[in-house]
Amino acid sequence: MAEDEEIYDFSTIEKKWQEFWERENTFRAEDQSSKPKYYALDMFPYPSGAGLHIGHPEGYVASDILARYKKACGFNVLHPMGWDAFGLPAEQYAIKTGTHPSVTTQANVDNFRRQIKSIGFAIDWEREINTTDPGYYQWTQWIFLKLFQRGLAYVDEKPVWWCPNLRAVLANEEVVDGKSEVGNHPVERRNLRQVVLRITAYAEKLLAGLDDLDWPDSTKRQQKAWIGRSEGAEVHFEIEASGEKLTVYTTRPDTLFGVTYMVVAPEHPLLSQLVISEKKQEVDDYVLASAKKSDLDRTDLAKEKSGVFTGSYCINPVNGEKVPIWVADYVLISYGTGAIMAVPAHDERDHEFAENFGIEIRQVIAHPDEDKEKGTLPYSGPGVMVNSGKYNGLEANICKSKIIADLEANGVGKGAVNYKLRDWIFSRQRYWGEPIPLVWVSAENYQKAKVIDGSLKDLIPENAVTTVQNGQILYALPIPSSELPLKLPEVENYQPSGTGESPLATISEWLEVWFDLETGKALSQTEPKPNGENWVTASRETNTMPQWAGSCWYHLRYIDPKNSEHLVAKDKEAYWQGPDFYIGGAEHAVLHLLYARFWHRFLYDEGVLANPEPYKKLFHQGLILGEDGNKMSKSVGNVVNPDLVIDAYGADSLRLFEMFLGPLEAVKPWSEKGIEGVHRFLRKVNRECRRSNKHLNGEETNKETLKVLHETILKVTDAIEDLRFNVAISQMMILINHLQKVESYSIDTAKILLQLLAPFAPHLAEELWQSLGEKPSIVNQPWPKARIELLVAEEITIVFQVNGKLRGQGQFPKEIDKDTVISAAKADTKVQSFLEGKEIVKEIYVPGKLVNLAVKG
RNA sequence: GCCCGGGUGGCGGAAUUGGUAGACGCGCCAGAUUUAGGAUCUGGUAUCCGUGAGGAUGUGGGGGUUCGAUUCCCCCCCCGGGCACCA
Repeated sequence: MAEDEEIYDFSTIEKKWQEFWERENTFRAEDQSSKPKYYALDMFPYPSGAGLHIGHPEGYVASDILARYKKACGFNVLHPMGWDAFGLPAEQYAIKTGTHPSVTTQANVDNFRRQIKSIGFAIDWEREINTTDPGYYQWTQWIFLKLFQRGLAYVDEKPVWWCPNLRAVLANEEVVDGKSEVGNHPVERRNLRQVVLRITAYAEKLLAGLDDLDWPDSTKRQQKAWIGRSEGAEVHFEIEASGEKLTVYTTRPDTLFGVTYMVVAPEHPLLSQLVISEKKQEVDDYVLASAKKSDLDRTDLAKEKSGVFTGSYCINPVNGEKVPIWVADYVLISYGTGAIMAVPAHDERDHEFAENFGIEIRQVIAHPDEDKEKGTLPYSGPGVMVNSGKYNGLEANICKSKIIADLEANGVGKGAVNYKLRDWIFSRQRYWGEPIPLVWVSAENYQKAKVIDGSLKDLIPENAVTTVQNGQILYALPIPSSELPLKLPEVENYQPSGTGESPLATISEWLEVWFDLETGKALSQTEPKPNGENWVTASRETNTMPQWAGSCWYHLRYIDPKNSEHLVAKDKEAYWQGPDFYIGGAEHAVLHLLYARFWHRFLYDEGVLANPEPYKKLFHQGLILGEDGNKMSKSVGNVVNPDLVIDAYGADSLRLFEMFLGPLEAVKPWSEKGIEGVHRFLRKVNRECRRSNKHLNGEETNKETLKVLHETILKVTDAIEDLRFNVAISQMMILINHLQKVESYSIDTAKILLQLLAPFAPHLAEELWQSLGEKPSIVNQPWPKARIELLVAEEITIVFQVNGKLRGQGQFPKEIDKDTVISAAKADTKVQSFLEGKEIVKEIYVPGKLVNLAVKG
């Protein structure tokens, strides 16, 4: 036997077929096709300097298997790849070395592309996108302009992390335990001017849209919790001294009679007028102290509740009682109205506070269990109302709506809905991000812009977006889409400006412009002012967009990546719609997936898109841990480099093993020995397919082989559909083990095995397919169909149980009747030994499976 | 604290409209082949008792439903994830 033929030379094979696919454009997705479409999408990577991590391919392989399988099933498949390439690391590297982030990014992208290509994915590389490409981010900016036009973007002072030592704004993830990640310096909260997107306007739609999505339940639940819808009422309490209204939000209007004090947040606008002069010093000290507290301190539940009485009272609208008003930092200014009515008997937090300060605790909901009534406060469950005037005796839950109606009738409140969701801080004080296409002008010029006919006029939102700078109110004007992309200027220094502004603020020739109120054209003020009265002075917005921006809509750009006229052409969008499958890490359960839904829904509402939801079916692959069971990390030294794995075992082995590790969604450790196992399997396939002396022409004749083969077709097909790739692989192993044992088998059998294997180990499958005399590419062959009728054996095994325990078994023809089987079971010598001296009380027969004799005595 | 997900051999994991627990792979043991190693092949491998045939136990722990439970119900323990004063 020619030993050489059996060698599995994966390096040569993989190179050969990767070149073939590229040359033949095997995986080009057709925009005009009569075939049904299938769009498999991976969360695109941030191309880091560290290169591809072993965790990246896990999801990519999964989507690739689906893509190749669907292609075999006759679909026109789109499986694209691109780069989420704006972001901090490239900028930090630039600060350190002076290398322009675009240079770093390009090098990283090249490396990522090389690595991803080496794994042999069925990717249409003609559709590659890059969020830092002006041809791409021009559309990111275009979407922003739409949001701005519709009043969904505004500017506000918002607290951010500020590091005085670094003189820089830090992102949440750059702050570890109240210190800067770089240099370990103390950080503080500081208010900075931010561009904010009004995602809260979409809270209801984002919540309702979840119902129709085929997403992991846990992810839907997380989004639901994040949006945090609650129903209740706003109630107005009249302030005794001034007659003004203090409005609170409550989900428990049924406990209004149990209110014994009120609390306003330290930042509440009415606080200063509530404080009586004797209390002023104490309250001022308290407000100052809580302002200094970090978020962490303020949300520490273990902390004792603190607060100060303001000296003022208000009137409970349901019973006219005088209620003291306190200030306490356990009430948040950012939720509801920033003020609460406190019901210590039925709210844990209020109860704790009331006990601290000796405030009355008045029960108004009876505990349903009479005996437990004492000592079980606070009680927040359902019950009958007590101490509540005319509502006494009513079921509290049912009474809520009645009370709300009464409040409304009396003009002292109304039903209200609240969300935990906050507006989205959309600006970063950074260089390496999409410039925000706005300029700032004076009030006078703004008024002019609103009346001048031109491309600008219609893009201006109904309500002006303003900011205060050096005591002057400035107005935001959009840079119209005709002037996009607004490119990042070159900068000499990537250091933050030191004032908390972006490095862009330091480039005055970019910052200060002549701006044409008619056309939206801008020209640096280093140039002479153009003629025409519509040219005014303006300064550019210096903030850039967050990394989320580019990833909010990239799934659309793959459909039409080179379109310079539109974000995506209507006909292409109509054909491709959106991804049929989207895979990525669960860490994006909320932010990316919520932001992307927001933008997509907005574009749908604007008539740009035909569908409201971007990702119909979503899946999260699980984490791959190091061999030691810990998270892979450089410092632990347990990182597996995919390049080295491919060198040693080949891309096919890597692909196969990532899928064989365990369930796709599970967290599972890597294993060097394990990859040897699947590599061995591929070698077996290679060897069997090259043993021509075992191959027979014509159809498979061995019944046993035929049965295993069709069982394998069935199981592999079902397993792929269910994303249970580990099961599919083990079934193929069963088949090859069988083929190895039989003397000979039909060459067709080998070919079918290769077709089943092709989505998992495409290079080897192509090579062997060709060596068996077929024409490439195997990906264009129709998927094999299982013949179910072959799976039913003529003889079936039926097991005998006594009291549910296995005691024997027998072979029967498949059309056997119950009585025959039961008598056979009773006649079995082993079964008999367990029946001896006992009485059979029940005989159970599960057709074709088992007999169970229940005995007594 | 609250809300999820999970706990099956030495290891990764199969098996659920309730019906032979441990497929497949790894590791390990024995054997074949080989000058040797590697590679490959064959057989074995949950635990305990037993020379053996065989028996008992066994899917985190306890209880329940059932002829029969990894699967359904109740309580508890452990691990992982998310949220965290949201009124």
